[in-house]
Amino acid sequence: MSSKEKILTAAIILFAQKGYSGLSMRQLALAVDLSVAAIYHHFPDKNALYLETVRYAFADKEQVFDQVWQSKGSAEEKLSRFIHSLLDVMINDPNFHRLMQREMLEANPERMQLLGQGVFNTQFCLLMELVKELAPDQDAHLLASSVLGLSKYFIEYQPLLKNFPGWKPEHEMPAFIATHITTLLLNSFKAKTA
Amino acid sequence: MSSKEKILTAAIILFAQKGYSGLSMRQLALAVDLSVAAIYHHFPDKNALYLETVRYAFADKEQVFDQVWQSKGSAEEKLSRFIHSLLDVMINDPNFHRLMQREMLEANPERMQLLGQGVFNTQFCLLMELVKELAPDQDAHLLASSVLGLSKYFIEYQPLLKNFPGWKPEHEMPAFIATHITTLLLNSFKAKTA
DNA sequence: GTCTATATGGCGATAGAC
DNA sequence: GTCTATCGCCATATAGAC
Repeated sequence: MSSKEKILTAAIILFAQKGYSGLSMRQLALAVDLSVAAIYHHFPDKNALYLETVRYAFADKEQVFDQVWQSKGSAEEKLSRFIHSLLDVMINDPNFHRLMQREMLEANPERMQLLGQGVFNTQFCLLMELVKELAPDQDAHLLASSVLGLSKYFIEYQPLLKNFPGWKPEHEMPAFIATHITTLLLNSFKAKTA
Repeated sequence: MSSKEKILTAAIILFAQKGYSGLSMRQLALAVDLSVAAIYHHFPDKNALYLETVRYAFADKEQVFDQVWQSKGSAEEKLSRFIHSLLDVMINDPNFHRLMQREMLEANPERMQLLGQGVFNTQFCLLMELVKELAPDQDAHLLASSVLGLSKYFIEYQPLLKNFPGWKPEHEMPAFIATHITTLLLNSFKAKTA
């Protein structure tokens, strides 16, 4: 692993934890056991380093869901598997998820375009195809967004939801959440087409 | 308006925009036309100022939805009105919304407890009561969370969702989103009880 | 309560040796 | 490609006058 890769790998974690202004070049240098000057050899400035870090973090997420789309089964089963995979990624790669949250907070238009038209485009389209199969007469964009929204929310708001009355331990189990979301959506589709 | 209130009011906006480490005491002082030392007269340190800012921002949100709960109408109508109000608050008070996002990113357990058991408790309970009416045999906590999750996501991810194929201008109209969410949920309830 | 002045240290970034 | 040393600036926070 090259120094540059080592820097980027550490930067994903640290930017995710502390944010752009919360992480200093000195702290990053310490974490990768290099001098600050060495980092500046690989990246022109802090902002360029951040951008490359985000790109690096999002690069390998394209093909995570390939097994879902290639799998055999009904559309209902595929939706269930997609939601499961989505929750899995968010739980098992919290740094990626936090970087994503920070990107949405900043909502820089150029970077949104990069993410929307580049990184996540294929996945969103495949998801739209899937919901079109399940609910042909509804707005696919809205429904695909709803799938993502429900999944993201249950992960992101777990720390808060825990503190509301009615919370149960199973509410933080991915499989349980996935089942709830899938059932909610499939029931909705059923009613609409009936 | 006292100096302290002026500081807190400005701090809500600036912390929401720039985050904790992104806002310096100098910048805040400049914004309220006071010296840095004057701010330190009112708050022991930056962290205490931040905490008080969050509390101040969340203080008056308790009774925003009172008109919804006091209104006459069926449970279906109330759900629709609640979702409308929720979207309205998030769109019309973006600073509050961004502060909330930042709080969820940090997810400090103590502050989550404060928010969950204090500020938002009543609203969440009332929402649970409402969904219990609509779907008595389902998990009210999960359903209430789903209402909040769908609403939050469509606001928060608008900058990204715009860049996916299939997006239409009406997808960022609160009334349109509210209708979609309400229909989705009510359809789901219908299917389940059928 | 607010000011000016200042202490102390961390920040991003660079120079120049190896 | 990495280092040590350093520049100039801005950060949080305080002292003490008014």
